[in-house]
Amino acid sequence: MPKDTFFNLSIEKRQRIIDMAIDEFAKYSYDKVSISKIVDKAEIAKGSFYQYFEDKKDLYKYLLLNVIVEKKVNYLSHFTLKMQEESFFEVLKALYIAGINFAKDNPKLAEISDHFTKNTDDNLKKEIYDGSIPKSNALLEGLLLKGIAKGDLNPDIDIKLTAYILTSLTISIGEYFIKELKVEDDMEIMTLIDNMLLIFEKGIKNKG
Amino acid sequence: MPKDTFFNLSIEKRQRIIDMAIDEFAKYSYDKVSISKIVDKAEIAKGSFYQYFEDKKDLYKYLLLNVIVEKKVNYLSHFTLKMQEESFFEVLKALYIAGINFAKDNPKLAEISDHFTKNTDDNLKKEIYDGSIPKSNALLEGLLLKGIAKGDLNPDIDIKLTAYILTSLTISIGEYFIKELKVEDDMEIMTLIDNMLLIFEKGIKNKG
Amino acid sequence: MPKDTFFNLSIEKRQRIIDMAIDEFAKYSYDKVSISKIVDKAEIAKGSFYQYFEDKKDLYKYLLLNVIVEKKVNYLSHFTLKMQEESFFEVLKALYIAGINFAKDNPKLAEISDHFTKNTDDNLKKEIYDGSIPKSNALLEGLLLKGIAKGDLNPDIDIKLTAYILTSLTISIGEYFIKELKVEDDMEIMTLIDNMLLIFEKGIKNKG
Amino acid sequence: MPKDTFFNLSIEKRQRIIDMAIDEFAKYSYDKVSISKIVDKAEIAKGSFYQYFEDKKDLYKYLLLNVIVEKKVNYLSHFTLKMQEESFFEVLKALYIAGINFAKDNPKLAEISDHFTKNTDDNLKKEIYDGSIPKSNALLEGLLLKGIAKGDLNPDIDIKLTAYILTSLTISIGEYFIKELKVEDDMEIMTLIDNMLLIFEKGIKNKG
DNA sequence: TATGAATGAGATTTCATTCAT
DNA sequence: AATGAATGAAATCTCATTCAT
Repeated sequence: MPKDTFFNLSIEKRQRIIDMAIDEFAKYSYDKVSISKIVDKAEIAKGSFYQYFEDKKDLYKYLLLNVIVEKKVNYLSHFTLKMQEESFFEVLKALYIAGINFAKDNPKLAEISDHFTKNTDDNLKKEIYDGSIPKSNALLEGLLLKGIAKGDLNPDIDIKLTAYILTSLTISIGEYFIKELKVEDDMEIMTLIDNMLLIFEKGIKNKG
Repeated sequence: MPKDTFFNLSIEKRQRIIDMAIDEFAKYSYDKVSISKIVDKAEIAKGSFYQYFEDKKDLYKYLLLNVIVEKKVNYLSHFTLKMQEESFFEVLKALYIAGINFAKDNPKLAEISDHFTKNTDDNLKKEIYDGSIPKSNALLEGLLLKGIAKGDLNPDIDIKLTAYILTSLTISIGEYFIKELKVEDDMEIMTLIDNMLLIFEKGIKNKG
Repeated sequence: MPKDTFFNLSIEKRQRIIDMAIDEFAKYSYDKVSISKIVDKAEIAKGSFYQYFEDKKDLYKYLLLNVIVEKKVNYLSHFTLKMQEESFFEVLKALYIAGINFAKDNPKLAEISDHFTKNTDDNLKKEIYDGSIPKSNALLEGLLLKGIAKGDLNPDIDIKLTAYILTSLTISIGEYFIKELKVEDDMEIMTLIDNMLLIFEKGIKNKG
Repeated sequence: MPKDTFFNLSIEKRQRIIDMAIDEFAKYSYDKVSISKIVDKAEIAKGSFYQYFEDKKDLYKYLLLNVIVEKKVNYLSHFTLKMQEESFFEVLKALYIAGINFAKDNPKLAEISDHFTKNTDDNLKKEIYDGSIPKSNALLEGLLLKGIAKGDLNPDIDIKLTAYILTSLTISIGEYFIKELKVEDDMEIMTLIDNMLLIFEKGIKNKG
């Protein structure tokens, strides 16, 4: 967590620092991000940075666990709404839509998340997430179980594996979206997600 | 490509260098791999390294595009055999089996591939692969087209997206294999792949 | 010397600052003492510190030359009393007892003195004491001269050297006391001092 | 220990580096010594330093435990010779003479030793000496025991305390020598030591 | 008088690459 | 062809002190 000094700064300055940090962490992976570059671009003294943040990791954690999460919350409102009532595939769709809309509106933040997911330093990962990745699979496993209970899904599927596949698709669908399509049109996103989910739907839904 | 000097070395020395490089690139991501460590472990002078290779990238490229690819070829023989005659799903299965067997028999090389796939420096990626990832998708897109032509697949599927999904699954299935299962038994691997493909099969095969 | 602003503070605040400063200077040597830590622990603003003291050195000087000296005065009352009448060795003994009792009752202050004595930055030393160490020797040289005059001491001894030795012993006896003995019992301290002085007594007293 | 690369350097270069390091460590305490300054004065690249030494501590250890010790050995030859046969006071005298002559001929090295002895960071001290300071007292305690056995010394003296005193005097006599006398004349040194030892001799020798 | 954000020089350390021998 | 010493830019981080409010 940033120090109090950081939160006592003017909003403009705080935002400038965060923005420049986002710029760099979106462009480079953790190791390659340079604090010197960030302070240069944010036009603050190097010493000031260390008055605001414990160290590089502190800033990184803050971006990942606060700035990004905060932004993401809005996008997940539909998902959480649907979560209660709808069929498994509707909920899953809401989840993907949330993810993609977030990436569309906040490409840099999505890029940072992407860098983090792909980061290979497991120690750093563990220290920052401390179990949140398994949690992400737990979320999907829970959804799958509910889906089976509701009768939406074929009870014979391998839950763990299916969850793994769905998680991995979150990433690939995001990449596909970023690299192949540069869609402005929301309809296309919907179509994309529909197509992807259709494949699964047939594969894992209950025939009954 | 390594310089001629490298290929003029005795096989033993060449192998020693390659082995130590594989060790390091399997352990660390590109940035964190230390040339100093490699030359130490291979017991060659640092200057010599730069007489064999242009630079760090040169070695990395060589490992990825030559050493690894060369090893992989054997594993793909079944796949290429089946490619001619069998149904789409048989071919796909052969492709996955090849990939998993390769990872099982050459864990370090698989690790290097993994590191590369997850590497976040797009410039490096582009410079090394320079279109090979699209090519990898092109392979799958080709398979899909053939599958449609043969009547195996539903002609309405989004080919590009489906190819993307299948590629992404290569990665996730590999990870799942490495982290969740520590299978000695080939049967389990087969079951794993069967389960995964079943989901797709239902999703994309031709109902007719 | 601290600025007037410091002395205008409430006694409580002043004491809090001094106490925290003592804590830090007892724990660390001059260079390693952190003003930031002191102001944090004393709960004053960093800017305030520089309105009370010129700089770090100013605080340090104040502790050494005022706070500590002030405390020491009581302990030297016996010494000064005896100074008039008693034999050289009685006076010397009183001096050592004063020193050790001071260290026993004010371990942090003693630690600060210790750090200072051992500090290696001669410039700082000179600037702070500015002749006080020679003065400390002058005290002993005076005692020795008096002792000779009284007939207590052998007039042939090298006064300067003997004074130097006695000064150095103040330090070593203090360390020995702190590190080897953890005496609660005053008797043991007396015995320790007696033993040490006995060695000298035989060495420098007048045989006549 | 310095790395091999250091010992492979030309004698001139090696000496230049050592000399500049000695200069700095004689002037400043460990913490204040700047590697940057040393490399500047030795006219080597900063990176080179780290090819020769692990880090700052490595260089410091090398100076203390190798460079200085090596130089000191010669000075102790008389001492070790006398150690076998002579009376306690002769041996002690030889020890002091060795110490003082060393300091006279190698004032900077003596200064470094002095800085180290007075250094307050016990962790560093422990790491470097790892028990050598108690050993120094053990040496004197051994001498004292031998002296008692031979009948040179009063068996009633407190051995530990006496050893402590003698150790402390090694330091103070060195300082006295450096600061008060700037003797060229060896005779004066002898007189100085004789005077000091006389005091002790009377104090602790066997009356019988 | 009180505050605490701002400063910036300077510290140690790393490492791919070059180059003289 | 082989060697390994030399390089130096760039990295993170520290901290006493200043200064605007």
